[in-house]
Amino acid sequence: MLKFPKKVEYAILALQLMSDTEHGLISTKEIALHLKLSFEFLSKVMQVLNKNGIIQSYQGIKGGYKLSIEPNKLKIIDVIRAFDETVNLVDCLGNHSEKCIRLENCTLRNPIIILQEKVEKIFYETSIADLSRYDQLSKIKLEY
Amino acid sequence: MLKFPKKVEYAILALQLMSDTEHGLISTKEIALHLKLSFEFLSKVMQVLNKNGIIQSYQGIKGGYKLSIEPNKLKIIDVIRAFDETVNLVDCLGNHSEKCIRLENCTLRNPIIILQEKVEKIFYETSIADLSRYDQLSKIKLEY
DNA sequence: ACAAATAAGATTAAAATAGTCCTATTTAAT
DNA sequence: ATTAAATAGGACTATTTTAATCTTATTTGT
Repeated sequence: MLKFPKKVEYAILALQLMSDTEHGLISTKEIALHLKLSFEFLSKVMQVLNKNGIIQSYQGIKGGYKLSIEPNKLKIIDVIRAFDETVNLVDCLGNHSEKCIRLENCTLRNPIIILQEKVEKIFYETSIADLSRYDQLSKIKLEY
Repeated sequence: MLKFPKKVEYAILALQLMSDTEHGLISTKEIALHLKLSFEFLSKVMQVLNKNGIIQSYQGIKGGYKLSIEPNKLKIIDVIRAFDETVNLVDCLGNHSEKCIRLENCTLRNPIIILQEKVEKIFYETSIADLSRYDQLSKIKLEY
């Protein structure tokens, strides 16, 4: 339940990798190979990230992508929004939702808005760099 | 994105209604009618809630359901768990998930666990009674 | 016996998600 | 100029998940 779409998951994985690759460009092929992801699907993901200013593309034979935002400044919520996704615990709060049949005397809508905002806050406060930090922390712990 | 399954949404709605109906039993039909939900589908939902000790069923012609937990003590996370659902932002953390191909050197898994726990905390801290309180608050605001 | 309720298995329908295929365009190197 | 390797993007297909329905059985107060 409450699963990220794969496109968001792949995007985060790719961005993590790119944030480690400081020097120069990295191609979709390289990323797909390294992360064992479908090249085709990842291509689409990269295009969306590019269109939304999260990464920058360079075409042609020596082309590839690089981050256009510092990993510390790049928040999970930005990635989510790049895909036009939003946290919508219930339908009536969705992006293109038609009117709910019990809208007028709905006891759920307003409370859910409050919950949603709390969830969004988590994604607003967490950056790609934070994720890598969390990862390193958990791995240090395992060594002891 | 991150939508509650309908069964969880319907469950919360029904539980809110039941928490207002202090006196005695309420039947699935009554709830479905009042909330404009499919009777069939809601029936299933009620059965699950009953099986998991959240409501208590009384069979027979004067039968129905009543809450078996005080609305203040009944948390959103309990409802979620009644349906065997869990917050799983990515597949590899799912209930019955097979092993991920990049498990060993995955940079995402551990960080996501931390995020998930933060999300779960919200559902752990919010009760059915809280929801009604949020609702009333938002409606008072509108009047001014 | 009857009516109105819950219980539950099986099936179907619909929607969302994930993945693939194909073609076009760009650009560095030769 | 040609080629090779990269991104760009439209169209389509497959898969999975979610939602809903259908059917039958059981319970119980009148």
